[in-house]
Amino acid sequence: MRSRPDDSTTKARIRDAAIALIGRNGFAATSARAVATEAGVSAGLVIHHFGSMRELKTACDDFIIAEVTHRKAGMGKGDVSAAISEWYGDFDTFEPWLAYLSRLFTDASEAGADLFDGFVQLTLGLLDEGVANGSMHPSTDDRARAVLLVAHSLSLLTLQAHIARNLNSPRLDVEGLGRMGTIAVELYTRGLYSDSSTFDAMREANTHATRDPADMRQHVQDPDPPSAAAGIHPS
Amino acid sequence: MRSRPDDSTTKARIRDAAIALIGRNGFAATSARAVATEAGVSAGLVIHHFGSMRELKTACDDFIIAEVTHRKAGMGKGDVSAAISEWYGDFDTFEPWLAYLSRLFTDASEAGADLFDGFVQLTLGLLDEGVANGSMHPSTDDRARAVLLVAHSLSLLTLQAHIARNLNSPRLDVEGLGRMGTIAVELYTRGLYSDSSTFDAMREANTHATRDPADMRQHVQDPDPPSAAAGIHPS
DNA sequence: ACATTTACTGAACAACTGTTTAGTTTGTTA
DNA sequence: TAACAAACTAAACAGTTGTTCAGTAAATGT
Repeated sequence: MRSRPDDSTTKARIRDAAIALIGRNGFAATSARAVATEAGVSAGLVIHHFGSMRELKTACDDFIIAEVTHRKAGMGKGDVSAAISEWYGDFDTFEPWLAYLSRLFTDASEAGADLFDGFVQLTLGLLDEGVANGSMHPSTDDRARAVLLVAHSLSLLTLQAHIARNLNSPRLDVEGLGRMGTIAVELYTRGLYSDSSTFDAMREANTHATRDPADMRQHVQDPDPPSAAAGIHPS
Repeated sequence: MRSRPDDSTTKARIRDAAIALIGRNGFAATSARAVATEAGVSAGLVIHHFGSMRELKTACDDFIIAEVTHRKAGMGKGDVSAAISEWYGDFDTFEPWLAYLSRLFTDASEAGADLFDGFVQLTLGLLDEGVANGSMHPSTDDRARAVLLVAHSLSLLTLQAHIARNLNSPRLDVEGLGRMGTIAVELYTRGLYSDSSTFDAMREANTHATRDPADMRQHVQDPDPPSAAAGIHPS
């Protein structure tokens, strides 16, 4: 909603065209001429404004990172839900960036790595706080849990196309995100397994033989076969 | 471990080179000449054997899909844990394909879509079974839960680089996967939240206003701010 | 032994790539 | 109005792309 002063300049139009095309097809498949056509200018002007294609890419990265972290600035202390609902309210603004954001984590960039690590740090803090005030369960591996939660959250981004398709929606919109968020909170509240047999077996197997996971077979198989699948599943 | 008869043929060597390069750099950034050099042949031979670069890509897709679904064939009925431990045992075989597999879901391909949808169908069945025999909790949205679990699992693939880095490992190896799998089962067993206030608030907000999620602010904010963040978080 | 297919190479092709450059338009300042 | 800088275009550049093609080497069947 909030429009910045330079949103109407030609340079900004070129940057937005690049974000759209890179998000749709990836950086390697995005040519300077394609960006120029999308922005309604000549190919030379793209280089005139940004120097090179790589610099255009980093300009896009910087812009996206700045926009995303700006909306997340309020999260520093307590007011998380407000930041999230603001996020939801501004969904129309964010939507064209979702594909680009996904590629940020997927096409190995320094910007994506920094953002991911920042999320992990933030989550570590939230978990600490939650455990301290009793609203969250403690964990046997704090760091791994934080990494897992961030990866889980970002999977809505990197797998958005598949999720949307399985929700019978042409694209992952605010409704689909709400549906997935609700079911995630349900999962994080009630859990999936009704007893701890799977967890106990896996823990024993892992402490038993860290280097030879084949041992897991003897421990995991009996108690609850289908459960084990949903835990590790396809990867 | 099981080596197929044509693994040593030149055509197979070209295919493997393509899988490695596409996995590392993406399809758009992988040239016929690069594949040829990696395989130790001429560029012309690549096209001679596969017809075109697109056909080489689909040949790689088909090969990977066949290999992955082959190892998962035993999952049809009950013997899930055996399939998983076989998966772990053959990790050295799978490892060079992890990057390619990730791109399969990330770079919008029909093969990746089919695989994802297959996982969702499989998970739906496992969840049904688990709920029926009492080993898993029922859900308010069966389909969304299945989709979420598949997305969560595949996030270990699409975000493998970031996960490995945050686990202080150069790449996501069998040890890191085991660590993430353990913490996932822990999360799915004990849950994250120690009470249902976050879940209740989110449910009420969503049934209240499906089309206008801005309403969520009033409902979600008070009970447990940090909790809400971990549920939806960055996306 | 010969004939025929197959595997394979190296050079050539048109099309496309990022970038440069010369020149034109446009806006600003004096 | 004159002068200057910035925005912008069109053409040209060297290099890379996927693919074709003519020709050679090797394998295969007879």
